[in-house]
Amino acid sequence: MPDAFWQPPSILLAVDLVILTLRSSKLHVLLVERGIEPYKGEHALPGGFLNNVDEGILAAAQRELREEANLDASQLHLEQLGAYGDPGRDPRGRIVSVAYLAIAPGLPEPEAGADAAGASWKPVEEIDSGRLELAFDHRWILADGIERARTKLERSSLATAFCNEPFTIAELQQVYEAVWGVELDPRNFYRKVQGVPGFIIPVGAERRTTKGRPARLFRRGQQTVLHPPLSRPNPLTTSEAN
Amino acid sequence: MPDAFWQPPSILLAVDLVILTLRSSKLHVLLVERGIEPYKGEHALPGGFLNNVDEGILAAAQRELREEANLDASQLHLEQLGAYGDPGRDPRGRIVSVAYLAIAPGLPEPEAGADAAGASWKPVEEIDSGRLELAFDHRWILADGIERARTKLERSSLATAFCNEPFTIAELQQVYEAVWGVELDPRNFYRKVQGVPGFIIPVGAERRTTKGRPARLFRRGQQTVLHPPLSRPNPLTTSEAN
DNA sequence: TAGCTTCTTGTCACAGTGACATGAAGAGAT
DNA sequence: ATCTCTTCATGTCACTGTGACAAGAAGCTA
Repeated sequence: MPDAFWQPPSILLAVDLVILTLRSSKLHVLLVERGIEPYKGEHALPGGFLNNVDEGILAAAQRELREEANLDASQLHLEQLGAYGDPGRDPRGRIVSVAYLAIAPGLPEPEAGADAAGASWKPVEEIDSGRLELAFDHRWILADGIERARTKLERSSLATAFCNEPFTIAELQQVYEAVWGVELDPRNFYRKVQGVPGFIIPVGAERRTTKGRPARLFRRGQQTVLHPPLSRPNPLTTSEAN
Repeated sequence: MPDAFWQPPSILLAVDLVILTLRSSKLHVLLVERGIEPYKGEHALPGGFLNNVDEGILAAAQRELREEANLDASQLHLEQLGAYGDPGRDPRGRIVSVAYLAIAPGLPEPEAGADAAGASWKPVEEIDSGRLELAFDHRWILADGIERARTKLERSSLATAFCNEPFTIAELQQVYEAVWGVELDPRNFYRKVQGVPGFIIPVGAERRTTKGRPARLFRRGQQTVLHPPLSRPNPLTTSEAN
């Protein structure tokens, strides 16, 4: 019960980034090795505190993206996942973190930024199989980020953000397969993707060298909402929600 | 660039609640009249600061739900919308607010809680038509909450949370119509709702008095994920996303 | 009993989908 | 050249889910 003498507690605000990309047909997340306590030496999501009291939260996320991952935030999809603020999530005290999701196209090895002791792409499979542990509650933040990406792939054109332009339909299919963790029929995928108006648009009849028949090249269309949606294959009968 | 002497800024953390319900077939939101500056006398979402540094964010939301709306949080759907922390959103200083969405079945007039000068249900239409202004950035928080509710209605059984049990299919339809802001064909709605296994289950052949033929009564099923989903009628061709 | 209201059950055409066959266009081997 | 292998591209078919209706069923009121 607040009274005249009561003052709200002040806390520290941080941002954490879930940066996903595709490397050799597998979903990877950018992790840094912590250079300071707590959790020194362990893997964690890139992130950090607000620089000063006037810095916006999104601005802080964009700054960390640049500092820790050498990525240009202006080009990337950046979306808030939510606030993570359980008491005790950080041994240093009450720290609330706002997490953001970013999607990056395939990139060369990350260069460690200023702060990060070492940055590297890790397959997400290693984390949620439990083989690789993350600092703080980052495992759950990552899980939420992946889940968000999964559902967004259905109704938004987010998948193209994983691809460098121009891309082939097969490459786009690999994005869906990697993120969803399923196999898709190339023929049905081809039909559906082409059927969504404004999703991908063919760039003049170009082609690229592989083994078999050359593939047509596409670039992102202007449409960001997919209709009809690309529905994820039935993950059996879940009864989970919320 | 943080150095050895740099200290992260500390901020104040608040929670805000978007509590939606249905009253006379229209979507309403619970608002309080602010008793103190800033924005004294204006309407705002219920909410407040963390009580102490050890209080969880969700716990704070549940406490405010009880204090300001006299609602029992344990019965309600409560879901985080996200963090709102633009510098300047609160003239008192840097305050970051974590917003939650709650859905309540039709209720009698709200009783003003301890803190709130006055609490009342307002039609959401009055806010997003601009006729009623809200304090802080609460207009946008509300808009996000409504949008979240809209999309969740498609794939989750959230709609039943608006209904007192037992309910009729027509009542459930009114929920969808009010939240989506559309009219639905009762016959198709009937077929679809019944076709989702575990969504609603008939409570013994009871009935209720209205004008025409008595309606069968139902209660919530155990299934929280709707398959197939109840898809929202085409809102024309939007090209918005994110 | 007729008329009105609301709930319930059908019907029909069509879009979207999964499963699968088949054709087209290149590279490499013989 | 021709064959084979690979990958890309197009087509077919049955089935589900959907929107747009018609028509029947069960109560109330006059």
